[in-house]
Amino acid sequence: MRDGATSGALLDWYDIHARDMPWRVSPADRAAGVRPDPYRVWLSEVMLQQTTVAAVRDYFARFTALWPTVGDLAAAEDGRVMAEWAGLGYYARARNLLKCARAVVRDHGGVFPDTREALMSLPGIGPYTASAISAIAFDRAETVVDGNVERVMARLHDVHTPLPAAKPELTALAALHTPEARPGDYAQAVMDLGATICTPRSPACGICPWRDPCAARAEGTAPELPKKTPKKQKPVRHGVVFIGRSRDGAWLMERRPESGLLGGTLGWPGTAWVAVSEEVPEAIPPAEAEWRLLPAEALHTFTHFHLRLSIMVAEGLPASGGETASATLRPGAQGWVPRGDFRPSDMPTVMRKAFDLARSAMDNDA
DNA sequence: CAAGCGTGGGT
DNA sequence: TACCCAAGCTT
Repeated sequence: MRDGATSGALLDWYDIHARDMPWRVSPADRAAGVRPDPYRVWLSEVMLQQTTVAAVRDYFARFTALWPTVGDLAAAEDGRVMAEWAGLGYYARARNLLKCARAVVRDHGGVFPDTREALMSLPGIGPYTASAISAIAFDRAETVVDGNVERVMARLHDVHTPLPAAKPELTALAALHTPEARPGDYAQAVMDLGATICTPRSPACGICPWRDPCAARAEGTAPELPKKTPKKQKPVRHGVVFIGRSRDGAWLMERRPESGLLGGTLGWPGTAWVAVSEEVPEAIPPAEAEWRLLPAEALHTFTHFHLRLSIMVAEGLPASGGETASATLRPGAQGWVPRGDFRPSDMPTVMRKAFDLARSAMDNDA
């Protein structure tokens, strides 16, 4: 069953109000037959997973400049891709991005498959992203369900079941509205609606193209939907990192193991991170030196815990074993990264915070 | 299948 | 300040 009236009203709104994004083909261009590049659609959708449009823009521009095609990306060095992703978060996305690019080259001749099922089998592409690529890049009538769509459907149909339990019901409702005509524009239109009109707080119901059919607006319940099950509070963990510099200005760094928190990213050697109620593990320095403890800690919040990171610094160390380009550092390995190759922006934010504090302390010595 | 997995911006 | 939230996927 399809609902042409509601989708039509939304598409009319989208023709006028579609937001301009670097990876998007405007409704007018799309009507003229222009199709988006599946590579750019895929890259943008992966970057946009749990991430705001504002945060993605610059990363998308850098990635497409460095690697214009999926073949270019597939041929890139792992460490280069991890460095470019640094700061965007959820680093499994970057690891899966490379796996996916290489699978597209190896198994699909460098051409993205155009069905939801085939897309779903690729690393890092789940139900949402498979539908989004299929609809947006290939104009297939797949139903796209992200956080925006869940919120819009919960309000349009006044669903009070809390998420995530309500997800199947909201997905079914979303499918009823998905049109056969212009499914790609429609998918982007619902998400634009959720991002600009049907917002989590203070929805602008007065100017909504769906104000008439919206059940929650009629009931006055829109601002309180969707209901969500309460989340647990975050515990605090504590750890120590060592930031060491050689006589030649090289930095002693490590690449974290492939799996787990910050997997595959560049950072500083240190202890495990444990609950404050536990004993911080013996801080065994990664090199012989006179390490001194900084008076300030790096504070950072991850998805499921707060971190307080103590920082030890030392300078003038001998770079025993020679220097190593950061991008070639293997997961689990440590090495001296030469001064000219070191960029703080290659590290995840928590490690950059620790470095900023260390640099201030070192500069103060000079 | 509940939990693990980042970060920056808004209120 | 301390939440809440964002175009989710994997295990």
